[in-house]
Amino acid sequence: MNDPALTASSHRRIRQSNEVAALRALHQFGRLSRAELARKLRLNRSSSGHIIASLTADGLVREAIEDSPEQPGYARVGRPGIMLELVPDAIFFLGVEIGVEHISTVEIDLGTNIVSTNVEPFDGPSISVEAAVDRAVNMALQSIPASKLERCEGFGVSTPAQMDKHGLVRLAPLLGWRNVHLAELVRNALPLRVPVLAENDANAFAIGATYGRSEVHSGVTLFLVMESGIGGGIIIDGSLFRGANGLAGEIGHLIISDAPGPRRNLEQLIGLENIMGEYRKTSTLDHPTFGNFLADVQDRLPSAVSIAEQWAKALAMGLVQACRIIDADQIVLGGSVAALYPLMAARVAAHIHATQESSFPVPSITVNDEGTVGSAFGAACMLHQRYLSLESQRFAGEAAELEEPEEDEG
Amino acid sequence: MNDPALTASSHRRIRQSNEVAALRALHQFGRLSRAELARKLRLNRSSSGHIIASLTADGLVREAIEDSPEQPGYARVGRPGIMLELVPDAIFFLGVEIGVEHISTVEIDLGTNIVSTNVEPFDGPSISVEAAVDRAVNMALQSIPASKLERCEGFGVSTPAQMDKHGLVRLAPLLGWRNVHLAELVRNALPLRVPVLAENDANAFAIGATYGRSEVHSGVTLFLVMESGIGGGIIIDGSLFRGANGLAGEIGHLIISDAPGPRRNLEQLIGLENIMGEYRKTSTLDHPTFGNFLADVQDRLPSAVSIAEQWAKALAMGLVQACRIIDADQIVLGGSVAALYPLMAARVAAHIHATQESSFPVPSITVNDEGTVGSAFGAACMLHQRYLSLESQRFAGEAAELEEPEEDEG
DNA sequence: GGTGTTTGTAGTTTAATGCAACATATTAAC
DNA sequence: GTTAATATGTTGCATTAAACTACAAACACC
Repeated sequence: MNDPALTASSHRRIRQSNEVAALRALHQFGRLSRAELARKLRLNRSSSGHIIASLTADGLVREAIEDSPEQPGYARVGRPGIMLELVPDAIFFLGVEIGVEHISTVEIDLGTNIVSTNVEPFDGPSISVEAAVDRAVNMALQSIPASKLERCEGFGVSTPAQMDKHGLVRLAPLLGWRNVHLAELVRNALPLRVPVLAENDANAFAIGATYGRSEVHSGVTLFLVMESGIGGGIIIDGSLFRGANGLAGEIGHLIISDAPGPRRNLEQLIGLENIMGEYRKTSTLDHPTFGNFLADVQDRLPSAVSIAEQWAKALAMGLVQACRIIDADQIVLGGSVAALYPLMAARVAAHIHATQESSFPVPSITVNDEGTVGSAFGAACMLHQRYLSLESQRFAGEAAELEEPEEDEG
Repeated sequence: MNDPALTASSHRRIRQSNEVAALRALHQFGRLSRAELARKLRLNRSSSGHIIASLTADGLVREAIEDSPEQPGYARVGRPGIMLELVPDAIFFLGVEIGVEHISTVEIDLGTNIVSTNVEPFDGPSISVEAAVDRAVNMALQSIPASKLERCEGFGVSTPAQMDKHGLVRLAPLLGWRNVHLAELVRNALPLRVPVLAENDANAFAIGATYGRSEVHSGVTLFLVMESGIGGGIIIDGSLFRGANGLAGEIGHLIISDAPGPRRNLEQLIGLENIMGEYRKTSTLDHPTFGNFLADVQDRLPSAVSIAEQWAKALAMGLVQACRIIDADQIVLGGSVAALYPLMAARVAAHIHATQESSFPVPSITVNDEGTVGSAFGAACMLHQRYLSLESQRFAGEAAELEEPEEDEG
């Protein structure tokens, strides 16, 4: 009932908030001295020292061994600071992606470095939620020695589903799930008591691709994951915009009716299925792959180029429509189909210019080539992000006493 | 260069933040006792007392005279609290809308009550920016006695233009402006040194329509202002989402190509011009008005109903497309054309259901009927909002010493 | 080697919240 | 009508964490 924005700060909260800010700064900038940290946080040098002392005592921060390659450029005058860094293996986070055809798991450390990954084929539609969760949890934990387990500080799940922010899945058409509390199931399946979050796979992908970059892009980034389906995620000023039902950015269902034929949505126009369907009609190969198609486009084979041209046009149309609503200044393409974009960038740009009114700014478009674990990595990052925030369970002692009953007055 | 999110809290900041939180709580809930406030802010009763004491000393808060109509419902036991309230006329804010055909001004007080308004016809396209600003400033100030002037704490401007968050106008096609620093011009034209903000008119309208409601809607609201042009604003969890260039929600430029004929955008399909253009073709009147059209629709005159039907279809299409991207759960229609919606609500709903896949949630649609000063009111609210925040100039003593030069390390 | 500059630390001060106790105002109960 | 119960507002004191001041240490430059 209380607005979180209204909550006041007590003394402990200040310290917590400052410790969190220090951890975030160290994560973002890599290495900082106490004095540099103090400047970034607008704190007094001595306060910075105190905060670092308590973080060091907790084992989260340490003084870096002096192997830093003597940062080039201008020489600094005065006593050099002692560089501080996060202790990467102080804690770790796990992320899993329960996909339609595979399950991926990722372990990341406090520095959001990928420690290990694991991908296994999986037949999503034929397996129950409970079994899928069991499988995913086991995969994620199998390589972790028991002694290390207690240093786990969070478990994230991503899956192609509409879900609310509490991890309650409304619908997962590709997996046949409906109204299952995924986060709850994972919590129960885990042999540990750690924070658990669940998120749509495209949203998780978007988080993973933007999280931990030293420059937080302050603007609007539209993230597109193009495989058979077209997923999308929106990042505003560095943090995920879920929308009212976690469906924000689901651009695949935009209706693009400029195309000839019956009304089709963007997914049906630029997804892998459509490309390969068209390509099979013209290819001379028995079992043409997307790689063959790319090669043909590169070789300027007219039939392939024509398919690619239709793709570029539909993509441009979709992006323009999306930008009219969210006014993105940055678009990042991911997924296997994104490999087509570099070949067609000029055509896409031409279609964008032709489609939208000239007074509108044109967003930058880039291709992101994470591996197949991007979504699982993003799920793990969500928990890293949470750990480096005031909702962190480091401060559970305070947070636990929330939710006391309270009467409202008319 | 510093992330604001990273900035640490010092002692003064705590008090500031708590005073701000107290003011916001009083604004949101109207009247609270010290003890109620303490609960809302999760503070100790005594701390709440201290904060109120200092706000009272500043003249911003007072104990309410006991004319409260004895709140009904359950009787409370124990000593009743002394109700506190904002002092409405402690300070005031001004908002102006520089429109294409009129200039509106609004004065609001600390309780966001409208104290006075003023609307004058205006021929935007034929007047220079400087002259328009002068005119607007003079209109806003004319009714304010000099003695009261120093209690002004902010001046907001709204205008149909693309502008960044600093009030730099990129383009205002309807007014013929390009690359003018509107906020700067207003600052210079004002005889006072007060915070000045400029915002797109649709965005300002959206702020005005949602600000100060006691229940902050935590979700996504899409706001449509339908006149000749179609403006739009998006409110996320109670605060405006501008997009990268302040163009978020400019849904009027969505391309709706399902409609017969050449490719047209939403504005051309559901704007006043199109409706009246079509209506004139069929109406028997010499100078038919929009009111005539509404009456004809209400009377089920086939020619008018057919126009309205096309309108409903295009509107539904636009809303569905927008919701695929921002996942709004609430849509608010404003502007004169919104009066058509109640007559066509069922048709719009039918088209929405026909257009979008059944698995997607359907947003609620409501009509907002603010007067013509909605946008100017919103501009004033922006400054009220700013005053009740940590960026407030009440704390300028601290904020002034920001922006010291700082070197980055590679 | 001296000077100047920046860093890290220790001791002291300041400010704001938390806590506990108490007077006060009202309802409920006898 | 008196007493008990309950919640409010206030007061003095304790606690906490950051700011401030001063100083020794480490390095660059002359």
